[in-house]
Amino acid sequence: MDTCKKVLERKDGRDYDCFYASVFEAENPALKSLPLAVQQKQIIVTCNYEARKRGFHKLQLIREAKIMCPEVVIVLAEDLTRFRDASKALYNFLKDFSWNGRVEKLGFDEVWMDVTDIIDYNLDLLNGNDLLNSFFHLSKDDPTLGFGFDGSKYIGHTYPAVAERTQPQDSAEDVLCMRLRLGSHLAQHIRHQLEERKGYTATVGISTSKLLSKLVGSVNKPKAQTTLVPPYVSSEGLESSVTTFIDSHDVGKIPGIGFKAAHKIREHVLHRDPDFDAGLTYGGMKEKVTVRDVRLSTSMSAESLEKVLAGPGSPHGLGYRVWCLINGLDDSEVGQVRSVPKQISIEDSYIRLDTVDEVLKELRMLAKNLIKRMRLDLLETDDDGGESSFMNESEADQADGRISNRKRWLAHPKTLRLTTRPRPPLNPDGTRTRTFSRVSRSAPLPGFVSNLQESVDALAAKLVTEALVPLFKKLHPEKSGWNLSLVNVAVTNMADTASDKKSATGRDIARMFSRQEDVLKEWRSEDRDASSGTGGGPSSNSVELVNRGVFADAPVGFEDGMKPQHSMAADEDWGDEENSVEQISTCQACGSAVPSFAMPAHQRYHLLGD
DNA sequence: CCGGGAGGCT
DNA sequence: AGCCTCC
Repeated sequence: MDTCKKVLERKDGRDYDCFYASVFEAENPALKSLPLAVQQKQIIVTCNYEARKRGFHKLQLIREAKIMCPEVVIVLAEDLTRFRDASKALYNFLKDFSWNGRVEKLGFDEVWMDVTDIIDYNLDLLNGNDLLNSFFHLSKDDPTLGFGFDGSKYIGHTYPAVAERTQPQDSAEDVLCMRLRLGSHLAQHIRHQLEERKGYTATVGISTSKLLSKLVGSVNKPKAQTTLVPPYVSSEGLESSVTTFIDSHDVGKIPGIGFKAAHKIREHVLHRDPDFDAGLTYGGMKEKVTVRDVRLSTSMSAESLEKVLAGPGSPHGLGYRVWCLINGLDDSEVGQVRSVPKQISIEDSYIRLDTVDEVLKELRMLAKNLIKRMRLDLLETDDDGGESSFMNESEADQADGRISNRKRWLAHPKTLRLTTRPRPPLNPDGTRTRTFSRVSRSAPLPGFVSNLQESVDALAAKLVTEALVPLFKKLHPEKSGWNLSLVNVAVTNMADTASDKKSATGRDIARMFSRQEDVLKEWRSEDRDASSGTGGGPSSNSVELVNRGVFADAPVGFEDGMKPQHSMAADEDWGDEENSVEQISTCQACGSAVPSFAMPAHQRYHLLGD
């Protein structure tokens, strides 16, 4: 769970951390002291710190690596099963710390947690006269659950490393400081638990949004945490640390600004600004353009960015989004826990794949692994009212034939997709233009794949002949003349079965509500006055989402480990929480914003199912 | 723009 | 169906 970042970044390289290496080390601790590199095909996808000391970096060619350091241990990691399993276990571990279910994964090794509610609760209970002997409550129900901490200071690193101002400017900033301090202690606790219970170290960032928490997390890298400390707004004589921090990044390093967008922005900034243009050496090193450069470039606005980034298929409002990002603004919410993935895909890449026979063989292999994955990730075992659980790998493997009839599908994918990446033909001059463009065809997924009586092999064979081969013929009508560098088979368009809501299982929902008695009490008392009772959702006299954008809680991220979140709203938020604004709650189960008076009805809707 | 994913948008 | 983004 450790993120690592090498010192010398490839110009286009995004972070990839040593999660894969950590999984191998967890399985075999002897590897920890050795330089360990993880291989997929011809490249090192990641490596541990021992290897980094010797100059290794991620996405490095194997050849290069072996010459550099012949004694490096190289492990193959093209089958991602073990990493997926480890990722799931760690995610489930973190999830249990959450009260509101806002725990979002990005890739296998990054998680955001919105812990606004936990911070709020603890902020209330804090004794301002004895901060040094504070107690952090991890449960509303059991007041003994938690840990002691020194609430007078941050734990772990901060950005800036030394707070320039010890005295907060106003009461809002004072509260934000306290919330972030609480966040830092929660992060520390969870990191320690993670290491103690699961044997994984984590790197964490704590702030008020996904954007800032993720970025600040990478300031101190392995096995560490960093909190972005206030002021979050600038005032005379003092720039906000948000601005200072985000300004220092290369545009392309901002999450949400990818390869393409960064390129367009760079071109725009360098082109239009004569001062910059002067120093541009073409063919040399790529010009570094920082967020500050972009933010302060002439006539910078959301509208101008929208034009710069416009293109066929580009998302609407991208200019505004990017403008927000470079100003450190991100109001996106931490996603709700999801029990079922949106898609499952299996792929492999090839140096050469140009005959029908080889394709058939590969399709069978991919189809087989895909069906195994479906049984792993889409099947729930029902052990009579106990915890619901997913199958482990061996269970899914022995699914050949006699699976107990307690296994239920959580979802049925409706669509099957076959994707290939054709290798472009040689240019007249003998060179090959690199391309990464893929082509795909989809079809309804035949129902028989969810048959649990038949063996994976038999189902895979049938899937190939009845569905994948027709799709392949649509993609590549000729029997030869193509050469594929990649084949991907996916199931998508998950339709949940009656028993499941995608956000969580029915039992999980019941459990979540039962834990939230205080909150329910609040709703009930309001319910007496409101006319809701039985019927409607948020419809009738609805308070609508006024202010939502303004005071919506923004995440305090824990990069990698998790990200706690709380309100970063300028002023009106924590002042007097009771009366100042309309009460709109976020449903614990599905994440919808629901007026408080309608929450009991909404909750019933979940408990009763459809 | 390497590798095996996954998700969101148009 | 394709593109972009993230790891």
